[in-house]
Amino acid sequence: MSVTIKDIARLAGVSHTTVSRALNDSPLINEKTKDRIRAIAEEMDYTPNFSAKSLVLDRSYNLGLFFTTLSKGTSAGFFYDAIRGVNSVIQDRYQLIVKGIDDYTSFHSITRKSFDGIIVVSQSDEDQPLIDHAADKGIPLVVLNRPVDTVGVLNVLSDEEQGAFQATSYLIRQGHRNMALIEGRVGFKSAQNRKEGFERALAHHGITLKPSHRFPGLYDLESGYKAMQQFLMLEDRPTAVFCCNDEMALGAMKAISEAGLQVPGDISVIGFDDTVFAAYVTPALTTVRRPIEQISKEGAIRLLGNIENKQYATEQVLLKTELIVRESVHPLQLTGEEG
Amino acid sequence: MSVTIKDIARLAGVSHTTVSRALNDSPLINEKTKDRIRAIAEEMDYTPNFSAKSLVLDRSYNLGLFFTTLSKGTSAGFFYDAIRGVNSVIQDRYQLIVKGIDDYTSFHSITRKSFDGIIVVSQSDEDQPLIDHAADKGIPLVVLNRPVDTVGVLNVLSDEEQGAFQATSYLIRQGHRNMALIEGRVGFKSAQNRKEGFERALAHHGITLKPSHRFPGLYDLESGYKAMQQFLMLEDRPTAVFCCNDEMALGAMKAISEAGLQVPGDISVIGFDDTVFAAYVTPALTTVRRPIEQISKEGAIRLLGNIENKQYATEQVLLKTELIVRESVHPLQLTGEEG
DNA sequence: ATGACTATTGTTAACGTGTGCATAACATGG
DNA sequence: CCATGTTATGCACACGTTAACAATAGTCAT
Repeated sequence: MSVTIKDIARLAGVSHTTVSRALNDSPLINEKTKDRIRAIAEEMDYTPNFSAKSLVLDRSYNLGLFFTTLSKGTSAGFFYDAIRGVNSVIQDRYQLIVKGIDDYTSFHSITRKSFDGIIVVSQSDEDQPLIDHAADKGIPLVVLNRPVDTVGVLNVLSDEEQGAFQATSYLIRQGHRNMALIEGRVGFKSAQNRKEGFERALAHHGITLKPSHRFPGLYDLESGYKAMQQFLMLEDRPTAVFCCNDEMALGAMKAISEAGLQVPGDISVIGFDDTVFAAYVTPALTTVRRPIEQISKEGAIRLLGNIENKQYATEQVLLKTELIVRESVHPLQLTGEEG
Repeated sequence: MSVTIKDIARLAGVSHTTVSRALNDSPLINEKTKDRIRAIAEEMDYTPNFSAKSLVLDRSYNLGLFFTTLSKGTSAGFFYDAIRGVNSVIQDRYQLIVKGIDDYTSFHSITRKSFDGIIVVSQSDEDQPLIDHAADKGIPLVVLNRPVDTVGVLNVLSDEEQGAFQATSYLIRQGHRNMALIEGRVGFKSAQNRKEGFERALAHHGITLKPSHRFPGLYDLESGYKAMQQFLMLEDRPTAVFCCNDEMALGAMKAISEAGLQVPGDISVIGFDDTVFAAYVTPALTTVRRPIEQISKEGAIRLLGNIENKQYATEQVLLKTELIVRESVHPLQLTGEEG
């Protein structure tokens, strides 16, 4: 079996208590004794048993990273960036446990004992029961990516409504009036925020959107493709399409080129997220950058602070989005009565 | 504090042993007693303390999912598919702990106590020390995506050499002779396998590749772009380019279109992986599909079997790749002396 | 009625670690 | 020389769970 502090104690001719203290660098122990014990531990290749530590210290050394779902509707880039961001912060102090919220049939097993803290990358209101559960159990908690007002819960996100507003305003400044909207997945908060930013920009300029010019997408390539096919059959075909993410924008561009039309010559396309491939499709996609990795880093840092200081600071951190202008939007020649 | 079996025992008027047995559905306990205890446990919202269980049962309920790196060189789609595949298998029996191997400064903390099993999604020979360490410690282990011959280690992967061979043969059948190769990241086994498949196909047809017609890529969009820029400056510009993954293929296509040339009219491009966006770029990318999600599922299933049956079956499972023909390869008019 | 057997429950120790309290050795000050 | 303080260590218990080994009561066959 594996080496324990008792084995070390026997070899060093001290009590296991002394070994425990020595290895935890307690000031109670003589420096020479510490060194001797450390040397023996090293030589015996001692590794602390984390189950035992957890039991007595009441800490699991686990951090939960929960996504709304691991199956559909989460884009790979988003997922990857989020994990990378968190991982870069926690180093080897914690184990990172990745879960899909929709994998749980019951939250019963989620307790203070099993998680020292939880990071919820929330895409939907439907995550609220989990968030409430965790908050209720008193587990330190940070919610990323979606605004939340549960008390005692940290919240880090980007201002997507504002980003969509900016992007749409840009389309309008380029002369577009007849626009279309490919929405995100129903129930996803981001879908709603982006839609609202889009609509606010239209309203701001007194433009109205016909029901025929909106389509409920699923955040995937295929739904963007299908949406665009619909738009292409309209009599008053839009001159510009706002897509609620880059994947759908790519799908839309595919439909346009298959119809023998050009982006942006015939139709302008704008995306959201600034996925890695956005700069490399042809034409390069104009889109809104959202600092996912930064959000998750920021969230992880604050969560760790919260866990270790035991001070529950509720605050919402709002990071800026940024419009990245590339080639997929074309200025429109205005036909006359323009103000 | 939280409810323990002793609390339940007190309320039920039995010993805590009886409660433990009842909740584990031991045949030793009277059915009526079991029901009564279960009811009380339910009502008190009892959750077992996993640290305590782990300590006495010598099982951590943790499964490690290790990637070569979480920083650079792992594509988002690959990462996402791998996690999804494993996650779909383990359900709620284990916690999935995601790690980058290059995050470790020492493997010291990786023991039988901390992981019931480990899945290594290995992209490089440099992972070997970790694999050896885990095998040495007797941790049930499965290595995905890279061939490995350590004894007692499960191994699931796809035959990438064969996939590359097929894809290249297809290019040759379409009449291409002047080809170029954008290689994968140095040190990544997949890069080597794909290159070898490519070279075998060339050798099979007596075609030689000039040094100027190969470029070491990094598996990312940018390196594909740069590689293609190099090729475009050559006097004997290739008519077809084999890219070791789809990202680099997309980068290459970008460079081609920026140079005012057409894919596949002027230059044919072929990729590898069949990433989600491959079908949606324009032109749609011809590529080799690799069943990543299936590989990870298969690996996870076998690993769980191994953990639970304690039978160490060493076997290598090789899954097939598949050539997906789309639009990015054009048949070449042959100029005469062809056999 | 006695011993053996079965069904059910309890007693006690164990897993590996950390900690409050006691203890011993030794120094310090008056 | 004694009271007090300081430093270094050990003892015993605790954390929540499982399991080997009693123990008890009831049943059955002889």
